[in-house]
Amino acid sequence: MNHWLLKSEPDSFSIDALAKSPKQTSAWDGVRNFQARNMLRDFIKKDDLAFFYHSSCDVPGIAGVVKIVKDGYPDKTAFDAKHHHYDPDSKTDAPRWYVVDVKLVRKFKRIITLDELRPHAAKALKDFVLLRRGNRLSVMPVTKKDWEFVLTLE
DNA sequence: GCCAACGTTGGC
DNA sequence: GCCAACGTTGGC
Repeated sequence: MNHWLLKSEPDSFSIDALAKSPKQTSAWDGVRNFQARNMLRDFIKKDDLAFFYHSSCDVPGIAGVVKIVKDGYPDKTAFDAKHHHYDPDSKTDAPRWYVVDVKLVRKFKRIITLDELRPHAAKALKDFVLLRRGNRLSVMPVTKKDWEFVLTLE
């Protein structure tokens, strides 16, 4: 069982939006970066856990925990010419983009903010990809050690 | 296969 | 709205 961090802009999809989704479950769609795609397609597996991270917003930070409930499968939004995430290079017989399904496990009582995480970048969280300079990955692995440390901050 | 130009991300 | 960082594209 592995751990991950999934970024989302709360204006487009927040942890509250997930909480209101049917069965509190949703496809994690719209990822359009190959490195992140590879993780969705090949490495993230059912029953893995992930942090739900809010980016590009007033208070960037980790909002809660989700569980992967379905392995990677093709991102349908890439096939829809009217969709914001349409990609003509992704074909139904050769999909370019993938999603996993996630289910809400719990929303933290408060956001564990980026500001709170940063001071630990030198030591406790030195392997945390999120805190690496210039990091832009929207899907990233989290070590068990880092996962457990972050949970102590809540 | 190199690399400049361009677009996007994401914190501030 | 700015801009650093970095991924992708496309000409060569």
